[in-house]
Amino acid sequence: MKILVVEDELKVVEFLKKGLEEQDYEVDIAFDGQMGERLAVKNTYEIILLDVILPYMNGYELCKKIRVKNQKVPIIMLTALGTTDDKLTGFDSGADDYLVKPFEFKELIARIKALTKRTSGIIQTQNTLKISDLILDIDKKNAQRCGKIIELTAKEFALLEFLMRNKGRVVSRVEIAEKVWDITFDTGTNVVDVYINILRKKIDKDVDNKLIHTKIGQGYIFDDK
Amino acid sequence: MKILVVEDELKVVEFLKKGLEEQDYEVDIAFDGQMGERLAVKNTYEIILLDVILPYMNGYELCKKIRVKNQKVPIIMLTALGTTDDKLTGFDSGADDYLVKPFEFKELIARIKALTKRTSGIIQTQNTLKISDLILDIDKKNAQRCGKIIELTAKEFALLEFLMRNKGRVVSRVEIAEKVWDITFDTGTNVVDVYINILRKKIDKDVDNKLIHTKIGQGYIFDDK
DNA sequence: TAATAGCAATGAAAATTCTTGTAGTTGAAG
DNA sequence: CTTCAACTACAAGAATTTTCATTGCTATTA
Repeated sequence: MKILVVEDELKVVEFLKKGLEEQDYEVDIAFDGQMGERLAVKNTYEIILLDVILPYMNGYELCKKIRVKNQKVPIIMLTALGTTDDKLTGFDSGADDYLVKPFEFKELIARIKALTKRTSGIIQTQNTLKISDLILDIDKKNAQRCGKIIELTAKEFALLEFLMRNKGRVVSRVEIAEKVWDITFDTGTNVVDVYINILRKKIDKDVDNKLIHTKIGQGYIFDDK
Repeated sequence: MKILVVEDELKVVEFLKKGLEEQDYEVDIAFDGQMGERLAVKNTYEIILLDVILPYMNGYELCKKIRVKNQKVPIIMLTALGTTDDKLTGFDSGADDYLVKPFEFKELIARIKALTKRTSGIIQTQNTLKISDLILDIDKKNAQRCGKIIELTAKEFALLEFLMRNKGRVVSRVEIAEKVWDITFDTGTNVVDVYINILRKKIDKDVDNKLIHTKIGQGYIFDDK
C-alpha cells in the first residue's frame, strides 16, 4: 500500500512518515509540486496527501494536474489555511477531503481509511459471482468466460445463478424446477434438461474445464475442478 | 436525486432543507433515529446526513444500523461534538465524513459533491452527467450527443437521468415505473415502453454506438460499449 | 385555440420458452 | 460380454411472451 506525501516542511514530513509507516503504508515523499507531479503520474498510489503551500507550484494547481491524468486516486489536502473559501478552492481543484492543521494524527488515519474503503474493493459492491474463470454479472445479467461476454436470457440467467449459488452441491431436477421455474408438482416436463443443455453450449462448450456436471439419477452439480 | 436528513432541531432542519432544495435535491426529513432507519432502509438515497444527538437512538448507532443494510450509501455526520474522539467514533460507525457545527453551507455542499462523485462512478463536472459521447445537462434539462443539442420534456429527462445514474445495471420496467412515474402497483400500463422508444429516437437513432439496450424479459440497461 | 405533452391501446414482429421426439449413454443383471 | 431399461442429450419447431412503433384520446400550456 503506497502513499504519496507532498510537503516541504521537514518536521511535518517526518511526523507523517513515521506515523503512516506504523500503519504499514509505504511512504513516498515529494518536497515540491513538480516532484509531486512526477511521482503521482509515474506510480500508483493508494492515496495522496497534499500540502497547499509548496515551492514552485501550489497544492491546488498540483491537485488539478493530477486529476487530469488520474480521476480516481483519493487526494486529501492538509493545510494551515482554514477558511471556507480555502476549502472550497481545494474541493474545486478535485480534492476528496480537506484537513486543517493542526490536526490529530488519528483523525487523518480515520479519514484516509474512510476514503480508501471506497476505492479499494473492501466495499466494492461489484455485483458478481465468480467461480473459476466464469463471472456472472448480476447487474448486467450476463456472464463472462475467458474474457468473452456471454449474453443470457432471463431463464438461462436464473438457472445459472441458482447453480452457482449452490456450487459444490448436487441439485435435483425437482429442486431446480421448483426454485427456477416455480413448478411445484410433477408435470412430466424436461425443461430443466433442455436448459442445462443450452447453458452448457454457452459456457462449457469451448473449454476443457467443464463446470456443469451430470450426476446420473441424482441431478446436476456446478463445480470447479 | 434524493437526500435524507436525520436531525431533530427544527431550525437546522429548515436551514438544510431550503439550501439543499436550491441545489435540486429532493429532501426527506427524519426527526429521530427510528424514523431515520426506516426511511434509510426503504428508499434509495444519493447521500444521508446524520446528526449525532437524536431522540431514541443516537447518530452513531443509526449509522451502524444503516451500514448493516447498505454499505454503499455515503453518510456525512453533522454535529456540534468536535473532539477528535467524537470524530473517530463517527468514522468507526461507518461514516464517510464528519463535519463540525457550525459550518458554512457551501462547505457542506462541497463535501457532498466530493463524496457523490466517487460513489456514482459517473464523472460529474459542473451539473452534468457524461457517459460516452452523451452529456446530460442537469441545469438546462437537455442533452447533447455528438455536439448536437437535444431538447427533452420533463418525463424524458427524468427517465434518461434515471437510466444514466443506473448505468451498467439492468433496471426492470417495474423499477422504472416506480422511480420515474411513482407507479407503485401494476396498472397494466406501457408508458415505460413508449418513453424508451421516444428516448431512443432522440438519442440513439442516428448513432452506431447505441446506449439504451433491451434485456428481454428483464428490463433495460443503459451501457456504453 | 392551437400546440404540445402524457398516456392507453393496438397489432405486427421478434425473441424466448417449452414441448415433442429421437438418438445416445450409463450401469446393472444375466 | 451382451442386453436392456432407465436416464440423459440434443434438435427442431410450436406456443407463448415480450417488445416496438403507431395511433388516438385527454390534459396542459402558451
